[in-house]
Amino acid sequence: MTAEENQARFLRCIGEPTRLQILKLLTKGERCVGELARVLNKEQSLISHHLKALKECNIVKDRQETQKVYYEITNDRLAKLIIDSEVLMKELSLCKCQEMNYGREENQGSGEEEIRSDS
Amino acid sequence: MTAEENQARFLRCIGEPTRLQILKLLTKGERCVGELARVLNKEQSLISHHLKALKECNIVKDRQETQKVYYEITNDRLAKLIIDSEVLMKELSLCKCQEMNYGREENQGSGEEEIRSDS
DNA sequence: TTCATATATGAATTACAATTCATATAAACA
DNA sequence: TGTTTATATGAATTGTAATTCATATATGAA
Repeated sequence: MTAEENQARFLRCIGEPTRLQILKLLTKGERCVGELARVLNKEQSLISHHLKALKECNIVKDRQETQKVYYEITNDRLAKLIIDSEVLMKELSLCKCQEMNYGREENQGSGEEEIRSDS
Repeated sequence: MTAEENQARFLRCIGEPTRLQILKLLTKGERCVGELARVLNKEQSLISHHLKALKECNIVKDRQETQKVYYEITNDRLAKLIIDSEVLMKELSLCKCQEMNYGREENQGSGEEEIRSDS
């Protein structure tokens, strides 16, 4: 396994839309699986699969409390990297952003439903 | 196209081993296609495909000189992000790096052949 | 102990990306 | 003009990752 393969694996692990959504929620604090599934309006099994991928890369860690399992980002510098890459991407108009309607997002927005009943 | 989809596209564009190798070479300065292919010991068409992907994301730009086409990274902050993510990954032991033999790389190393005859 | 809730997981499917191969284009040069 | 060199590109193949579905496991509660 070369250094580039490792780094690529890491970047691809972060570079998936659903995982990015999860990570952005986790930057605000820990969340349990069901909560993530509801907020993002995705199947629970899908969220679990993605969390497993993130955990295997040591990007998140988990903590069990009764039946629920809470996940959080392992390190604040990781959260910062995610934010930094977003800022950079927007400022430099990377990735065909020209062709996309930034600014007037029609509220298909991030697809989040903002429920926070689990706690 | 949501913000996360865009950001994911950008991160995945960077997060491919061959493209990372290309980008790391380009952090040292511009290079033409054939040079990249020889140094990385990969097919020219493969390098062209990857450069096209990077260009479509505005990560690199090109400049033609006679027959040759030289590529470089569009912005230094991008180069910095690539380096930062590598450092972070190594320091936090992300992505199963535990299981990998860091430190004694057996010189399969980066697979680079260090030829620089094109110029 | 039976039931409900929360999460994880393996298999199957589907979607997408990397690679190769053949070939097209275009510039430089004999 | 014909040839060589440099690059790009489309189609086909292969490999890999995302998603769904069914189900297993485990905790807590009735």
